[in-house]
Amino acid sequence: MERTRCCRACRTSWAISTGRRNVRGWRVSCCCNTSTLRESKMPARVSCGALRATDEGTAAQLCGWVNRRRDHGGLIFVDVRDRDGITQIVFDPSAACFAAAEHLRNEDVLRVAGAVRRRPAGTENERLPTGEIEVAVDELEILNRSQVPPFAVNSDDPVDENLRLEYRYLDLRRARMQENLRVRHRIIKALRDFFDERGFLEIETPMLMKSTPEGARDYLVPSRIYPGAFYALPQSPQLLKQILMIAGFGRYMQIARCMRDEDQRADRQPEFTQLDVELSFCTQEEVLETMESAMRYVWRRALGIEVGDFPRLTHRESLARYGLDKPDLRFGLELAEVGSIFAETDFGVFRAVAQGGGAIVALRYPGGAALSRRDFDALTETAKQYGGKGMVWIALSGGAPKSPAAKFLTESNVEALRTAVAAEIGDAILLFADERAIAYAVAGKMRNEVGERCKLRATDVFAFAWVTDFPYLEIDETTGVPAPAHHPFTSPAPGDWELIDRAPMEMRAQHYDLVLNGYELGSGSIRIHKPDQQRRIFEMLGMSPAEVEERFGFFMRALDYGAPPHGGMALGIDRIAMLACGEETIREVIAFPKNQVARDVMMNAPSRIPDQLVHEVHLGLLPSARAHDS
RNA sequence: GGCGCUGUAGCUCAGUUGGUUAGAGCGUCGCCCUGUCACGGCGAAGGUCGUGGGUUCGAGCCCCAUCAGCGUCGCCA
Repeated sequence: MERTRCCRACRTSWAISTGRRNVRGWRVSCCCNTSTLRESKMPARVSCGALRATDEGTAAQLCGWVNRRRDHGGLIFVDVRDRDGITQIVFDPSAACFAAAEHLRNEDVLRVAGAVRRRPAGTENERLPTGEIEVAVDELEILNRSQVPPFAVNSDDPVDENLRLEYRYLDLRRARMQENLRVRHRIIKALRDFFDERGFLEIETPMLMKSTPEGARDYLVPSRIYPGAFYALPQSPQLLKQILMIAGFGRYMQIARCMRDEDQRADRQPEFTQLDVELSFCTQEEVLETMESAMRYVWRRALGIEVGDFPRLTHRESLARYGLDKPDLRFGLELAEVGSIFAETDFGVFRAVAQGGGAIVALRYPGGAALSRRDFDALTETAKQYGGKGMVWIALSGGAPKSPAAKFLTESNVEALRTAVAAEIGDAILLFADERAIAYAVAGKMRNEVGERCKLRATDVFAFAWVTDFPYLEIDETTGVPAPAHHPFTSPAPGDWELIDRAPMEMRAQHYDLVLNGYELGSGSIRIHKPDQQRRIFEMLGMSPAEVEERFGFFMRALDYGAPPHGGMALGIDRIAMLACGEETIREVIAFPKNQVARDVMMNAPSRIPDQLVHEVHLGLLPSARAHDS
């Protein structure tokens, strides 16, 4: 019982205060000298979600916020809210505190005591768990007044997000955020329980790390005692968890905070939370089984949902069927390559693409024949935004198909297309012609768009999937140089080492992604544990031995001292919680997120600091930074 | 950084082809009300229409610039 562990007036911990205690060992007062809560007189405090008809006739004390007041002049109802629910309290004109109750306003904080009684027949509120009863107040203490809040706390009506973030303490009082953070708590609790049961150790890794610039941009921390030198905040504990395996811990997990100084997206934050897992002496299969079991456990324990199969797709297969490496498997609508149908047509654009090594990818739009020309134009714009050159549509209504390309399409062309994507009368077929990779990527994103429009993406359906057999290297789009598709500690697939000289682009990685509803929850890999192989990979990536030593010397030495085979995975907790809560952004499942432009609008961070503090860490601001002053 | 959209009352929004005093719902304030639960009734306050410039007899509306926000792409090994 919380009551037995802290001073009820000031909430200090029982262990550190020296207050007087009554015969039952409860604190009556402590060093705060507050005596508003008179232990002897007051009935037991109950939560605002606790009382039921069976409590009729008992005396109760409630503490909470004014959710809403209904003043009938001669009778005042107040809904008192705390974290557990809402209870209606009633002020009768005969009560001594009636006058005070007339001045209660939303978000005032109060403590009341009174008798629990059944509501008169016919006035019960079925929408409230406590709706059968009410508390007839005979003692009211206003613990604090509230200003009029800038938005309604007692509803989840939409409010400008920056306003919500500025007054986050009010926003967090709202039902939606209370529930979301509870779900998040249960998810994290379930994860810790699961991995604990399986013998994993949660080990913390440092926040002040070494910068190893190559992926995302680091957040840097200057040092007062080392002029010109910087720590970096972790982008992930990748190397440290590998070193923990080398250190012999065998099974590690951590709920780890990670920081990346990159531009924001709906499902991204400058700092985010990761479930980090690593195992020694494991196969890829063991990692997949472990993580899959963890997800099943979390969904069962935190959400009460039994999730279905985790289909496995190779990277190649995922691209071919869904256009993306993170397919949304809540719906079908698989893509089809239809280039051969257009190889001999008079439609010049398509024929050129088909004969020039590009791809023409078809997507079914269920019911799409009902769309207007204008709708298709809008869809085409969307496709362009996704990087496509354009989109050709064919509407399969009853008679002749409608399409901007109708005059180039023979009946057998249309029939072949229809069969390829299993379209029916009433559907539309969308076609994307481009360089192979682009055509599939655009079609894949449009597939999600169509799924959204056709309401095939229910937020209470959870379709997990594994994507495996990623290519080891990919061509960097900006430089044109092969680069690791993931991180350079990933092990190539068994047997693919021999390709490293002959055909490096053919190498596959022992890398796997866990996907849920079209979101990448996270990725993992079997790592390289042989130092010579690790050096070989760095060499292939064009890093000189000196460069390897400077960046990863500590890690290479660790590999030299008997590194066990190991592998693992990291999952985005924020995304998991977001999807579990049916939210659109991870900001809805983070108590104090940064906004879209990485600012904390409640604290107003980041902020300028006095020059003296800048100088203390041996830094000065460039003129361009000073120009930002306003 | 590119593109698109949006800035009107505390909140969420409407505002016609450029035309008199800029509106609604919720909230706030006051009065009334003994069974409400989005209580109800009557009344009131509250707006540099993001900012600056321009066109016009006249601008919330049109034009230019700028700031802010949102979305999206780039980026995120």
